[in-house]
Amino acid sequence: MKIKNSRLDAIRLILSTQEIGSQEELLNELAKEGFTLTQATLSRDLHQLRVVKTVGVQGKYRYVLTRPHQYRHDGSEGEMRPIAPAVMEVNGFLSIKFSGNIAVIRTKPSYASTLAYHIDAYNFPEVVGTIAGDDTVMLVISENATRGAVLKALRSIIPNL
Amino acid sequence: MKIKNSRLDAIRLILSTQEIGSQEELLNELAKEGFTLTQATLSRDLHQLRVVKTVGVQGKYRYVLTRPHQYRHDGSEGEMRPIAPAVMEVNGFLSIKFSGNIAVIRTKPSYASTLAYHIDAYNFPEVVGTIAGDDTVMLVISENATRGAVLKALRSIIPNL
DNA sequence: ACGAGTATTGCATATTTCTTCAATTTTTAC
DNA sequence: GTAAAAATTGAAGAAATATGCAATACTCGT
Repeated sequence: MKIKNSRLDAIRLILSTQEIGSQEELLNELAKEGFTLTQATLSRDLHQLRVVKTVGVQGKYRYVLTRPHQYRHDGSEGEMRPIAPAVMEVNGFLSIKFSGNIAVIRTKPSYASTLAYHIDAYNFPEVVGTIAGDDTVMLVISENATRGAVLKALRSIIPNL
Repeated sequence: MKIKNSRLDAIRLILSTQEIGSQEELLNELAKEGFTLTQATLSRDLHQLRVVKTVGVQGKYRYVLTRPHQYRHDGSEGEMRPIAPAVMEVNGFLSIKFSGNIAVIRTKPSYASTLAYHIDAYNFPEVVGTIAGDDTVMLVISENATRGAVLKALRSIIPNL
């Protein structure tokens, strides 16, 4: 199903870049992109993508992507990369600081999970894992990686870094 | 409000130990604990706790806590912790990796907060604290603890480790 | 190309969740 | 202690989301 897959991609993209608070709202955005579907189908799409409705800082609801299933993560055996994410720039980035083997990335409110999603999806060997709050991503650096290497990796998805 | 706070604690505990798929189900569990409230109030409680409804591995819906509780965790005195949950095995564990003084634990989707909750509840001296995302727990190791000690401690609640 | 099996979808509706409003209850400031 | 302000709650209904079913579209093997 070509249409469905590109629609799911469109959903991911929209949720990564906009604050969507209801399925109807998302439906409108999808319509702008040329996708015609009903709320029923969208509900099923979101279920399949494991999208969740969270509560933002000001109490607003927002749909956000959860993470892709992580098959592996440290270059050891049995490679099996998750879906190659579309090359895209992640916005919402504010700053990055290091402490020990941890990088703390600040984002605009509610953008953290989106950024973490993209970092995870790329499966950088420099990154052991990430955790996202609302506006902060904590990233654990691999023991054999330098901060410079981490920055270099992140630059491929964060434009203004 | 004493009642409300203990009710929120009860909600946290229930969501950390059971797979709850709807507010009505949670309402029943709360009733067993002696809390009488309506679904309307529960909806507001969940909003306040920023609980989210996720999609579990088999496609089941499940309410999960978004952030681990900020009960304190450094062994010092005088702070109330949640009731230590009955000794139980936590499932959903996938892998654990270390980097510096951090352990990154991967879980099945949506199991991270549950696992973090239990780790917190046990108050292991080897663990300074945890934060949890959807499928990842980051655990900060005490300065005087070894990785082996952490593993040993975790083995008491994670069966297949 | 054909048919069986599978997947996708819309419609209509069921189910679930959220919110408004008014009525308490609790807290705060004197 | 008392009055005003704030918080909590339930009832009811609005809003949002999920799903059974039937129709249609696609896939795969032959």
